[in-house]
Amino acid sequence: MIHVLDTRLHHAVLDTFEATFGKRPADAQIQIQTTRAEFEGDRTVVVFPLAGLAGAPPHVAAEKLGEALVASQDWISGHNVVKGFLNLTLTDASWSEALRDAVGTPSWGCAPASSRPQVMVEYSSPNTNKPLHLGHLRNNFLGYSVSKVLEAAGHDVAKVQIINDRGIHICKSMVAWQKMGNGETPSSTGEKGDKLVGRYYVAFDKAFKAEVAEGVARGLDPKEAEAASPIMQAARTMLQRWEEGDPKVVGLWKTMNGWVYEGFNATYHDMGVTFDKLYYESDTYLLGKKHVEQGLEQGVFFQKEDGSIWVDLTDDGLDEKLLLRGDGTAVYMTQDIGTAILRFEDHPGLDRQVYTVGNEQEYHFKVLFLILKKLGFAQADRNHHLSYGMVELPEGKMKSREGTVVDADDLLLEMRSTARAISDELGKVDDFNEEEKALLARQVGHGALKYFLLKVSPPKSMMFDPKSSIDFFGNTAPFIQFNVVRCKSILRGAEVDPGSLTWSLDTPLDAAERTLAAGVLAFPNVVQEAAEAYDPSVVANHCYDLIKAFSSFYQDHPIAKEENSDKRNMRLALCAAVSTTVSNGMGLLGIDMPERM
RNA sequence: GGCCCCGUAGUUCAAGGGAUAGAAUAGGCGUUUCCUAAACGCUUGAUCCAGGUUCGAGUCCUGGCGGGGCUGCCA
Repeated sequence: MIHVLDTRLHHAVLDTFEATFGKRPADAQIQIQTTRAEFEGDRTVVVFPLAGLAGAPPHVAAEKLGEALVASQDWISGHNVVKGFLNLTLTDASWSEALRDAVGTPSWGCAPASSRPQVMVEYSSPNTNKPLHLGHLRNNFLGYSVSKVLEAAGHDVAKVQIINDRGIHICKSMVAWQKMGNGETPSSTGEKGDKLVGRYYVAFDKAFKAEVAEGVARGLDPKEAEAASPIMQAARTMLQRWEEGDPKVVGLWKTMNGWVYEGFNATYHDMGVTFDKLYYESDTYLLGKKHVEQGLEQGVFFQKEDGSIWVDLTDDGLDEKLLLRGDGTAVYMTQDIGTAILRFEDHPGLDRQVYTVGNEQEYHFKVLFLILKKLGFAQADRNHHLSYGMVELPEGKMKSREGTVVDADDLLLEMRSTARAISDELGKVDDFNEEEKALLARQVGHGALKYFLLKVSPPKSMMFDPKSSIDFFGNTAPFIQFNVVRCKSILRGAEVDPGSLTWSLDTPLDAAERTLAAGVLAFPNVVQEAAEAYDPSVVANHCYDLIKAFSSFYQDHPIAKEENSDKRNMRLALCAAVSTTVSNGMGLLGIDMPERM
């Protein structure tokens, strides 16, 4: 854990080392860390890497360096050496000063807006045939949170989504609806549009499988049977008609897409995620086609006898990849090429793009980025695939056929209902009106879910156990929210304005107080680190550690009983700083903090 | 087969190449009883295996083993 005082310490070590040993270490050789609780001191300099340069054994060099630091820096009050570790104690005043600065900064941890280049973050981008499920929740929360983290790190962020509104998959549900729909609409059935269309996609799949099975029974091999399936042929024909602009097909397409996105938007609203701009695949696939055709002319790609266009990536250790079908229609990759290029054209100042997409598509993005490079696209290496692992259930992977898919709407509802039930049972907010109670249930229930999905580092696949994830104790958002509420309540009770608290800078801070201060002071670095790694879990775990430290601190440091006003004010400032830091951190995860609960 | 990701307490997750691998939860023992979405103290318990690099490896390298993913004219 690095914090703001470390920058100062870093330079002091560099200069003092040079003055003492006559050589200047490289920045990377200076390692500073939090002193372990069992040793005396606040910050520890790891001297092993410096021993060679000092020409002395680590413990000797550490001792000399420690003496020199204490002598030359009035804010370092003491030192001790254990093996090659130099433990330093900082003065009370240095802690108090840093704490005072933190308390006076409501946006603590957030860098000035737009102090760094613009970044585009894509997330969500679901398949329109399937209602959103648990996996999409991880995607949306992750993408949204990474956007917030990048913003806090000073970047100008554009949150975008690609709407997959064309392609064979759309035609499948359209065909099924035409054949079996009897004119059903979301308003006639009362069903959410995405759920209705999803149902017809399933119906298509069922009919298709039945036709294939029938074909196989007639003696065809499976591939032939698939190609011969009438319903699949109908879907292909429809895709061609769509690309030709057939008004009837386009009309149906607009209607059904409208249903889906009405449904999705309701879920996005419920999740609390937003987008700054939407890109439509139907707008970008033609641009993609153009670039593929240009690539073919330039000899970057090649064409097979059936007219299909491919890229050969065998020299890069990958395969041949299809870019355009034999019948001239576009595939997923075609539109992704167009979309990537369009986005950089749209945003002249754009430094890079981040794609939040599951790790099952790592190959796809590797190929995409390589193709962009081969096309000579200037920003080809300014793309990042933010890959994340699957969410698994105790029974294994979610499988729609086995009915083990956890629906996003259902889960969100269940989370708020559970939070509401607990809240009602406790009766602590009986004075809330219905609207306030519903808001609290949402903040707590949805917060629990967001935190659960974001506290795990993205590359890892994670286990979602519906029973234990509803748990509101331990490393959970409700625990954090609750303790921040306590902080706020303490400050309310003390009737002070945190920003105007003053105390003598020499007021001593004990070990527990220094730990809390260090957690607060480290927060800006934590945000930077999270931004560089595209990893909100860094923020989540830091917030938990800090609030937990506060929780046990308050257990035996009840502020109200403190008589000395310097000490009391310092502790109130600490309380305010913790509250602000953790609230800001949770905000970066898209989690709201209630005032009371 | 090839390529990618992951292997840490019973379980779910931590640990910028640094000291005795941390939490939570479950279990065990004890205290307390609504101050706060009950509390506190103590306790049991883990780096998949084998080499290598390093003053120092859960972390980096090589090889195994195990789990997952990708390798579609699906997205």
